[in-house]
Amino acid sequence: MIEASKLLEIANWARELDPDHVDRARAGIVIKQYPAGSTVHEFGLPSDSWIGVIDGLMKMRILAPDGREVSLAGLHAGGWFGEGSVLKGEPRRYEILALRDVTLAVMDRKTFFWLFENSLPFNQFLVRQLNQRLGQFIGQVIHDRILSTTARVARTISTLFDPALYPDAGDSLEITQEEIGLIAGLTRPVTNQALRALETRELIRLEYGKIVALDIQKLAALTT
DNA sequence: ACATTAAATTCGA
DNA sequence: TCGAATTTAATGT
Repeated sequence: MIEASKLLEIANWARELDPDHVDRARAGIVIKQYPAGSTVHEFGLPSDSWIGVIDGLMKMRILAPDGREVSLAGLHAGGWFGEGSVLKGEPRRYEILALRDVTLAVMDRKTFFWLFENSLPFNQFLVRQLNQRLGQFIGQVIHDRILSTTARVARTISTLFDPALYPDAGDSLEITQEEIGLIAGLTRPVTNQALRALETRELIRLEYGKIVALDIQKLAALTT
């Protein structure tokens, strides 16, 4: 159980809910913390919860049998994930790794389904979110197979700033170049070169431990 | 892998 | 509690 004010602060979707639904939601949420480097959810374990990131940075990834890894998405404060696995009642098909110490809001399955069955705004949020992620993943297949490292980094950044997934993110994010590299699946030097190329094109501005997005649309559309 | 720069922390007044 | 000195973290090549 968390405070209603806390829920409204960390969950954009909660602001659209009826007040009594907000009470339902907060009653089904607990706060959990994980240290940097730890696995928040292992591949194949049951998905009995829906998770919001309150603070920190994580990445969603899958591991190939030969040990190669494919990074699927970065997750930071304000983002919610896992709804697909919870809805389908199937084990998680990916692994969630904490890149920094993270604080999470964990909603139990029962509460999630109650909102799913009783709240229209909640459903609208879920549809938007699922649709947005689908679009991201389709874009990622194209980028990873065809496009330059600069375009891959541009896409990684644009997903982190995606207004549908991070409505309160604004245009700047505290993240190191090394962390962007981890999410993009590239080494830090390569990431650094790509970031400088994007800065030259005036799509982003680099600051110490921070990145400012100047044109999210162009970042997402970049193909060279 | 190394050199440089920014930030965070420690320490002494 | 202020600021200089030192250490740690991030960046650039």
